[in-house]
Amino acid sequence: MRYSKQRELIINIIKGRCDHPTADMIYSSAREIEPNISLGTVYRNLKLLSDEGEIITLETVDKKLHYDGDISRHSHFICEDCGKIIDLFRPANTPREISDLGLTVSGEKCIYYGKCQECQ
Amino acid sequence: MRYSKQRELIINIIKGRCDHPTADMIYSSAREIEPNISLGTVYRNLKLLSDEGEIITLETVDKKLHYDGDISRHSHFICEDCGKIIDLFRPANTPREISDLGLTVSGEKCIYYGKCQECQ
DNA sequence: ATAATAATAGTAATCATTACTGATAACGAT
DNA sequence: ATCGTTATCAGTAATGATTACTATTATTAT
Repeated sequence: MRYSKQRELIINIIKGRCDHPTADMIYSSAREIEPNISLGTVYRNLKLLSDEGEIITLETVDKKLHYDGDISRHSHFICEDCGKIIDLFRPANTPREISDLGLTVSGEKCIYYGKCQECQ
Repeated sequence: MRYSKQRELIINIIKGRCDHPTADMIYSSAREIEPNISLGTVYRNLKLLSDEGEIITLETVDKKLHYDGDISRHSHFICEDCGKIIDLFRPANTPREISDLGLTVSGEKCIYYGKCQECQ
């Protein structure tokens, strides 16, 4: 993978913030520094970085992909009303522990990724 | 909520199979029994049933929503290559336990849903 | 410096999902 | 049982996030 100014900018943006922005939000931030950067470039690099394991993608309920620059092992809480995404850093997140953070939990989805027996 | 023949058909289809079909797959099955059923009707009812908690939606990597008629507490494994979705019914699913099923785990995403402090 | 070719900007295309509209069907009230 | 209200429907159009395409530019090995 060659160096590119645009990709470095995108990495810096996503690693430098604590929320979980969409491609569009990252595009907005990028344009403040590199006004000619293209939305396609943002999407392509986010996909690339995600494939390389440098960032994490979150498929949420708003039909947009959200990106997380923090690849340390942690879970997420998504508010069904406002869509806010909250990091959960404790090693084991039981519904009880999350309730203690002032959050009301109504459901959870845990998905593991990898290769099935046939595809290995 | 009023009774409707179409909705009952959709419920029966999704509850009667063990995989995790997309709206399109459910539409195909439905048309075999009710040839005039509309794709919009399928989408509307799937959303409705999901909101009511009668079925579960899975935001996967193929940009399509998948539906699960089994709302008992369980996790899922998604193959990064073929996209297959496998149910994981054991009470605690550690990467180790999943490996024992012949699956290679490369990552996991755990998302909790509910209401944040501001939205309660 | 040059050649080879990733990567980009800008734009067009894709396609899952949602919105819309006039017709139909469920169901409580009469 | 019929009527009126309105949820639901079939069919189609619109939406919008993401991807694909193309001519140009930038990186890097030689």
